[in-house]
Amino acid sequence: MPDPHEIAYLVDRFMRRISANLHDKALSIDVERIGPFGGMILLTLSDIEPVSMHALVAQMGRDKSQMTRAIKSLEGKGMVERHRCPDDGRVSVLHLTEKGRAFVGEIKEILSGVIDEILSPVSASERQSLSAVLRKI
Amino acid sequence: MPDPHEIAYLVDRFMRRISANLHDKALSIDVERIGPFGGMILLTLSDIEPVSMHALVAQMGRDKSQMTRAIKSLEGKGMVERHRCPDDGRVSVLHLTEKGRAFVGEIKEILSGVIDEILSPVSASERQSLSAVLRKI
DNA sequence: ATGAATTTGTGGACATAGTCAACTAACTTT
DNA sequence: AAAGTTAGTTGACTATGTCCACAAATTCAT
Repeated sequence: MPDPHEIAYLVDRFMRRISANLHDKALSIDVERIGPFGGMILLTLSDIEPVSMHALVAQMGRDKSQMTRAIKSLEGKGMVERHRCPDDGRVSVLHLTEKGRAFVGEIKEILSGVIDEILSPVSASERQSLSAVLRKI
Repeated sequence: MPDPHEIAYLVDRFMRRISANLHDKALSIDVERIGPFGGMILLTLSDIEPVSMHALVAQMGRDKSQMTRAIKSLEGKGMVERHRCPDDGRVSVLHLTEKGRAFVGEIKEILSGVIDEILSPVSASERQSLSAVLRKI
């Protein structure tokens, strides 16, 4: 029976290792200016765009005001566009620009490398079960 | 073959769920004033104390300057004590106070509850394999 | 149909966390 | 004992996260 606190600890370290390695390897592209949070947003957008702020916030489990600012920044960098929804004047619909899409491609490649490296001591079937378990949660 | 970006994403959500639930349930004790990072430090200390700053930093994978400040704060709150090492005048040896130890007990209890809740859709054997995989990494 | 609630997004103010570089003091090496 | 190394501290800064109040658009209840 695994110590529950150990699981939190291990997950935390896993996450930190990903961002540290990502940080190192991503000096080439400008993950610097986008930042890890911005990168996560772009990755998420590439899955679920077009999407409203609200839905994106729900999906990512962050604060809405935080998202407002992050999107504003990404918009300023030409990664994301925002359009008013014709059906509902309150909602902004977000989607990636071409530049954003290209950038996501680069992120994904680097991220794959990093994760593969971290998961290298883990067999393919274990990876399967890892993501299966995480997906259940 | 799981999408590597999906794994990062799932791990991120898992971590965020832990801290969100922890935040809600821990208003009773003063996790507020300690903060999640402070809590992690205390948990880690309870495993490996007595320990030097340096070793703690290595263990937790954080920046040393960050640790200096965090420990200073925990010391001010009476959770941690610091002693000069007699063998080496540079190192401070850290250990929990009684208060710190009691607090760790409370954190652990709440954390167990939160993690058990999050892992409730996961069978015991899957939990085993989850932490086994994470431990390999 | 209209006043009351709700939903969507914004902005301010602040707290916490993480990064980077310079620096001191204490050791080690040779 | 001079040069290098290691442990820890400090300053300055950026990024993230949280809380609260708010404006505008929409829905709900009569």
